Amino acid sequence: MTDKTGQAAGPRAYEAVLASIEAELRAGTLRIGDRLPGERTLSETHGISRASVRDAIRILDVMGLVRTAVGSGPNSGAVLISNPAAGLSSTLRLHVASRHLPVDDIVQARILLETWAATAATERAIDEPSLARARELLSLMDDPGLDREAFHDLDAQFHVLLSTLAGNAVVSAMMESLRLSIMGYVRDSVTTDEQWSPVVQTLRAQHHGILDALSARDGTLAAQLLREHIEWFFAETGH
Amino acid sequence: MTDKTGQAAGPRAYEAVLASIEAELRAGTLRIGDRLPGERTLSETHGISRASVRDAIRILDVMGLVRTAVGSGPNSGAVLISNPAAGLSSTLRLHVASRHLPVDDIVQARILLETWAATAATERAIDEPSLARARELLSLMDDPGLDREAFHDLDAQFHVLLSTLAGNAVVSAMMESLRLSIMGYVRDSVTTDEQWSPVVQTLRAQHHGILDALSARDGTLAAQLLREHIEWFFAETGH
DNA sequence: CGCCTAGTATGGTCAGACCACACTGTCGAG
DNA sequence: CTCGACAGTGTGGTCTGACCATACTAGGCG
Repeated sequence: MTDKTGQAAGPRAYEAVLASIEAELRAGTLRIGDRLPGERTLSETHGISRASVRDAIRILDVMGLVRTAVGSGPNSGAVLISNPAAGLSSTLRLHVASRHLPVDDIVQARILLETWAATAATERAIDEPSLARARELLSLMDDPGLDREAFHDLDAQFHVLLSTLAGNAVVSAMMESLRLSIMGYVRDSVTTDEQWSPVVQTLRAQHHGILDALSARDGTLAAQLLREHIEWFFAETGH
Repeated sequence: MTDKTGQAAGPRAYEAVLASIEAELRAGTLRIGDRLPGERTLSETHGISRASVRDAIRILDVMGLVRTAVGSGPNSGAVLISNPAAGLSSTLRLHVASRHLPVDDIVQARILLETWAATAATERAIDEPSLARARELLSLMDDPGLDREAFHDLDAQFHVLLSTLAGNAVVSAMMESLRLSIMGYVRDSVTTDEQWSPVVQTLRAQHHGILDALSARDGTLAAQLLREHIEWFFAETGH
């Protein structure tokens, strides 16, 4: 009727599998950690080819909902996991590449989410173990002998940990996915250790300041430092 | 040689296509609106089977980056589009179904994004055509004869439009995806028109209040009304 | 000139095969 | 009896080749 452009989008075979799995997830008969039936089994129960089943599994894979492994035994096959950030970030990254999601908007959104998380975290009960873990991460990052790869990894853990303190899984996932989606751009812009070395010094100091503010339950200050931290970093490496 | 958990994750064949397309997107040799080469062509140029190429195209499809159509001619094949919200929302929806992203967190995140957008919008130049369009949408929603489906559609357009006023594509996309990801839950909780009718009355009034505040450039008031609007709606239908 | 039909290129689906891998149970050596 | 080697089995990953429905294209026919 309305589709002059042929936007019909007929029912795809793999959608049956996706819908079935989503329904089982909602019903609770399928839970994180469970193994999905084998591809050959699913193809038979749904009356579609194995290729179509594989489409569905593959989609769940990139969404960060399953992890697949070959072989036999309990760890093989498609296992339900929960990694929303991975799925969201890959989608975001491609859209950023298409120039329809500006990097500046990503950074701005990330600032929004992280500063909110910092403020919200101070309005909740302090999670001491998490704070201790954060301090431990900063200590590890203070090691001068750390290579860039390891620093990035610890830095990611630090920021994710802070977001987690706010207790909102969606905000954490989105914040992490925003971070991952533009990580490639950061890598490309800073290529030499000579450029990198002074940056690390500043990052360390900023991290400590943010954590101190959070420990003192000063959400406003933590948010402000966080904003300056992120803005400074992208001003430094961004262009 | 390999680790015991088997988390090896060997290089997948389809990733070559994905990487190639992402690179072309970044380089600018591939743009929104362009057609991708045919699957048979891609399978030959990358030296992989058509099945693996299809995996990559399928992934781009669910990400909201391409639209595929059968047939021949300019409108057929895989065409690059930009629909980040579609890709993000499908991922979010599945993760919500898995119980690892609470609906409450989704709502909270949406409030955060929308209230920020409202505030940010008043700090920018007013986009009169958009405001006019928003008023038009509200007028259409005032029609008592409107069915629920149409109301939902207009409501979605209204909220997306407001987010757009802030000028941040990422925030808009995320806000819309959050909205889409939990639309199914709203539908399930409100089944009869008897329940729905009074709700619509309140929604209309709230919408007008929000738009009035925005028109008056009162970002704080708009944000507050928006928060109450969303919170009220999910308190009403949520449980 | 205009309508209709055969042709062609496209994605959608299927069937069947082979591979590498990882666990599992068995069997044999000690 | 213990324990290591090994064949067996089930898993996803990939490929090949085929057929279908569709939608545009070009040519033939009236």
